[in-house]
Amino acid sequence: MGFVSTTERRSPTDQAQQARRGRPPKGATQLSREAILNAAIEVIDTAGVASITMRSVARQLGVDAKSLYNHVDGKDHLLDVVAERVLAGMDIPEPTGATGDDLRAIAHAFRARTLQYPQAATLVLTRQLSSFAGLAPVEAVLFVLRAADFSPEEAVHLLRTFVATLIGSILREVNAGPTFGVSDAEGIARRRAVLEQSGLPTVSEAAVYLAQFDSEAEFDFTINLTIANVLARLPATKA
Amino acid sequence: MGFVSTTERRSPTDQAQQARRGRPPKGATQLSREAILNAAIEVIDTAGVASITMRSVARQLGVDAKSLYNHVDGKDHLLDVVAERVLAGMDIPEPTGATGDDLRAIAHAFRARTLQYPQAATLVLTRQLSSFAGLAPVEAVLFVLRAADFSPEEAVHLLRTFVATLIGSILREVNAGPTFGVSDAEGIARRRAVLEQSGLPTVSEAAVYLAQFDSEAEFDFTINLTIANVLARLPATKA
DNA sequence: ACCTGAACACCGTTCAAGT
DNA sequence: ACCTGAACACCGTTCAAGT
Repeated sequence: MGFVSTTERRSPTDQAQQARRGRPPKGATQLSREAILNAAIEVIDTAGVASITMRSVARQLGVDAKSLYNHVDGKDHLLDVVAERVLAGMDIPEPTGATGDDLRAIAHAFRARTLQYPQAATLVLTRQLSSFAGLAPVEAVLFVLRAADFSPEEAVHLLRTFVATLIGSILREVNAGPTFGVSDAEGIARRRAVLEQSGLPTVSEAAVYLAQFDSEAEFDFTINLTIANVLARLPATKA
Repeated sequence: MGFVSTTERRSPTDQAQQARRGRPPKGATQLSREAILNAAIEVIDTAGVASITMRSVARQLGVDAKSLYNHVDGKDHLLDVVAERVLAGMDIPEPTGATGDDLRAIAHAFRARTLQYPQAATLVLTRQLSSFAGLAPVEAVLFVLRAADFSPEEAVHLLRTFVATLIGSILREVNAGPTFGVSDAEGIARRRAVLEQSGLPTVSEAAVYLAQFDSEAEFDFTINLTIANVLARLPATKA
């Protein structure tokens, strides 16, 4: 059905594309983990995470799928590395000492980075990445909380709440795209009608608000609420 | 490599398993959407969501994979229906009028249901299910918030925060399993050592708390914090 | 050191042919 | 009405053979 013929999906450089065996002639684009990662992100970004396969990534590079195994440990590992790479690209804001502002800044930096490749967001938010890349934001949040005089133990609890809220919010934001149809008036109206006729009294009463979704505003609302919570628990020393 | 031979994975009833063509003889287990759903959930629960394929579900039923297409619209649709089914099985607690308690009860009911099939949890929490099943918990939360005199608009915002927190929490809980190694002392110690040597000052300071994860307690903490937030915003009429 | 051919055991899905 | 055979275009991955 709707698939792309193999022959017309060749590498960007358009050279050394003849099927060959053994080491490439000379200046052919050398395969590397770096190149593979970029190709994978490219595929995800243009065709969605579902269409990432060893073969599609290889095609992007004008190379055979099996060659990738010389540089990554398999598909699962590749996806892990992609997630790490995206997360590692996040730039952590400098703390200013104002607890609320600092947490807000981290939240927005995190969101900005994960939404930079919306198609990859689910990957980044869902995979359990135990590497260093995943720890940098954790360190940032903990630092701010410790600076606010929370005990390490409470800081960890608050961190977990903070992260859960962050992930839940962004995940929905990413998934809501398809369902909420961006924000065109017609889509909202249609959705509103469905909700109104759901037969659920409170849902239909609130249909007009449920039908629309301003992701930016919604994110701010949730994050601010969570931060207000944190501030309310500030130890006496700082409050 | 590690796969199960086709011939020894036969249906529970163990009858009418010979390859045949056309309508089954007489009392053979009739295929139905119901049966397919149960088989799918069974596969997910025993082998994980990754191993659900049209063929594995069919094998569970002692039937050809293509036969499933007479009852479901394809794999994606099947997964949607599974998610809906799981969510639909949630029993919504009766509201008592105490806002905080009622929200807490809904949160726990939601968690209990999604964790009933831990392997399916990601599916339920991640898929965008626009059906009726997804709306029942929404109605429940909105009802409680409206009963507390929040405006429909604010109720929707609070609902979204609530759900994001819920989903983020449970998702992590489900994913943390593999990483945190349940809670055996040795796994915790190893993880703690890694965190301590991370080179990130605040992370290593809090390593002992980061290394362990009591999911029940953590969930309660987060949910209580979120609910405290809601209560703090109660309109004057109720506060 | 790094690439590919051949090969294997899978996938989802369509469609016509069977009962 | 509902099932399967044949078929198609895919998958991930191993391993030996090539340069």
